[in-house]
Amino acid sequence: MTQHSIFETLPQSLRDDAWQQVHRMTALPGQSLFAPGHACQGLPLVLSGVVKVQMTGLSGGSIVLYRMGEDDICTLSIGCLMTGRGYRAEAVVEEPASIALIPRELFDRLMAKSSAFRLAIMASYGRRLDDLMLLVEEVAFRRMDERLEAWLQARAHRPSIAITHQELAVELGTAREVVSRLLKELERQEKVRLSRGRIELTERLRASARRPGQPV
Amino acid sequence: MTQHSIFETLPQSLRDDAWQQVHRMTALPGQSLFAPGHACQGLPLVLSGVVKVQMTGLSGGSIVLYRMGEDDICTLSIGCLMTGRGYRAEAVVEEPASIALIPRELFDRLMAKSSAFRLAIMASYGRRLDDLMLLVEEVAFRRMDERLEAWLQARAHRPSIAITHQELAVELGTAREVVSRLLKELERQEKVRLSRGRIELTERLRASARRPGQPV
DNA sequence: GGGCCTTCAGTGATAAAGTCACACAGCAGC
DNA sequence: GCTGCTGTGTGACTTTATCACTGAAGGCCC
Repeated sequence: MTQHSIFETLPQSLRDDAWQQVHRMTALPGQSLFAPGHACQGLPLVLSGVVKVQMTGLSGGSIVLYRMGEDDICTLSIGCLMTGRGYRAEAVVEEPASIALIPRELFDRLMAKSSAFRLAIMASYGRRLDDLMLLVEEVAFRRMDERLEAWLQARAHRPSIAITHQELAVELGTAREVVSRLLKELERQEKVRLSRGRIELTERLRASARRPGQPV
Repeated sequence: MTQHSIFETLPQSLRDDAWQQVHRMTALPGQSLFAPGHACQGLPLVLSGVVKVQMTGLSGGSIVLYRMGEDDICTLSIGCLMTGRGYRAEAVVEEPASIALIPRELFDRLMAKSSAFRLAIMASYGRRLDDLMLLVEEVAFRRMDERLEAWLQARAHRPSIAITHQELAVELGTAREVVSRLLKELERQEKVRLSRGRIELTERLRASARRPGQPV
């Protein structure tokens, strides 16, 4: 098993030390890393795979906030660890992930001793902030049909996607019925084909991604 | 002039050193600390006052993302400084502010040498993340009339607020007409009194804050 | 004061999106 | 086959966004 890039930036002594103290684990799709209310154990650092973070509002609606990938540290956990408050959001593994749990003392030590580690942490924070800002803008100002189509196009390299309308509604932060209607419209435009729990993406969808702003 | 709390946590030697290298400035309401596209000079640390951060989307709409107060470091600037990319958002002073501009080298040094400083930075990041997550939830799921009323109630300790409907629309990330209509409705309910550029808050508005969910 | 101009606010019409209620389809288990 | 659960489709209605205007308030100049 190879050591990971963020650890590779550490000087030898620190690296071996760190590598001994982290608790490594693997997680499969669907597994939850933490859920609202949980207390934080250690700082999860994603070594590989994809983990999505979503929250459920007071109102009952849920929305996916961002995804963590390679070299992302769970910035939410840092907050939880420091304030002692529980999580607001939930983290669910999406693609089989390998994760290092960093104990608090080790995190402190790495922050103090390695500027590269600090940089990586700040970079991860920066990405989260960017993600959330873009999300706010998208939710506040962009039309749902555009957002849905963009979401599908971002996954258009695959022939089809296994997802229910309800799950897709959580991705976009809207209601299931809205997704159903918009998908139906996309099907009329022959951009997708629908079946239970699955969406097939057609060439026409991929085409309209390449020339945005073009009428269909 | 008193030194500020975040600096007071530093050991004497670091503190004097740091205090010499920061560039201190004061800014008045309306003044812009940075705007989209600007390159970042140093890291603004708010010593006192209030600075609001808002962004304008591709779509043309604007929305207030969060506010910085005492001891908040501009987390956006950290990102800009590291990536070299320009700002996405704009920072506007709201209440007369005193600000320390921390040069990059000093920031690095403080992060390396003071765990208290690190903690303060992480705390600031944590607040931003929390703010943005709550905002996403609010924008995605809460009704505009509730949000408007909540915004007004958060300022209900004052007898009136000097703000135009357009500015209030940016606060909430909606259109001016929507704000006008909702305010008119609140006026019918005698929760506010409207005049050009000013909103008077009545006792009834304050009252409905104390017993939420109560019919009016 | 009276006119002129700029900025703010109000409003109707229409389209998009969210909400509620319910029918029905696909599939697994028996 | 029947039963039950989950996922999907749809109508009716409310709320919000968008577009296109009109009119009102206040500052400024003469």
